[in-house]
Amino acid sequence: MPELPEIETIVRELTPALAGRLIHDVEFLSRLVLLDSAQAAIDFLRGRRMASLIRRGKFIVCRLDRGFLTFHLGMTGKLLLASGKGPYTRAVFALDSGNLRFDDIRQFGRIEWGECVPARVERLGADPLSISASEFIRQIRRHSGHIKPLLLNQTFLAGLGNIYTDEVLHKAGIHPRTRAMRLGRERCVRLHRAIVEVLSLAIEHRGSSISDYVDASGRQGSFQLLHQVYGKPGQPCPRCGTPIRRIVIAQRGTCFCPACQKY
DNA sequence: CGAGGACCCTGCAAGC
DNA sequence: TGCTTGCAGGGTCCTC
Repeated sequence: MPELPEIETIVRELTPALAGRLIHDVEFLSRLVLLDSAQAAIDFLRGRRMASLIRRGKFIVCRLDRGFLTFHLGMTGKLLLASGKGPYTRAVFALDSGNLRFDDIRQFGRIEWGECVPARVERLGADPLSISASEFIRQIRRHSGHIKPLLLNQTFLAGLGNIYTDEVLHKAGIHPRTRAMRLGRERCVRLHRAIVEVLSLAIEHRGSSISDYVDASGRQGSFQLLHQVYGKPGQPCPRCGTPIRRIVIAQRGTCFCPACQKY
């Protein structure tokens, strides 16, 4: 499931390969990958040049010579610098040099295009690696709900998904069902630091390859080897040895240590 | 307006 | 062995 570190890895790798490339042609192999008609997308994209690539939360935004092309990988999406087609290829971009392929098994991924950046990208909250500790604390205290769903809320903070939220809360020693408002200043600071540390380390390891994540060259990340709680129910907590528990919060499987993560 | 639940999608694992 | 069921979870949308 690509989250911020995986998307960052992909963007860093795609940038030198795609900057300046001309889109000769586009083919869409699934209607689900687009929000509207394929023909309109093809007419818009054909002949445009890719200028630059940035990550916004879990979105990949490509600035064109005019307009924008935006990718969201959903759960199983992949952007590959590869030619040919696989059984789950949903779109192929033929460039003046090479191909860009969008593969997606479960089809939660989307490709958007237009003169402007999509509205749902504009609505995203702050980037977890850029927000200051003081601003983070100010924002946290405005919410009465549980901390885990808040961290997953992309209009609050853009980029954390289920894996990194569990890892971050474990590192900060915070129970996922703690009420955001009830976190004291010191624990908010610890949470902010845990977010920066976990995400930075994950980026260094080129992301986590859970299920089938690979980068734009088809290579796996290695951060899954450093996971402390995610996907490890029943195993001993690396910090205190207590068995990791799994509960469901906001429809998401949640792994945490019942001993060292406190309310 | 914020919080929480249903839903979309498909491969895979578990259970009968 | 072979079928059915449920789970995984990104995001959106709806209701309370």
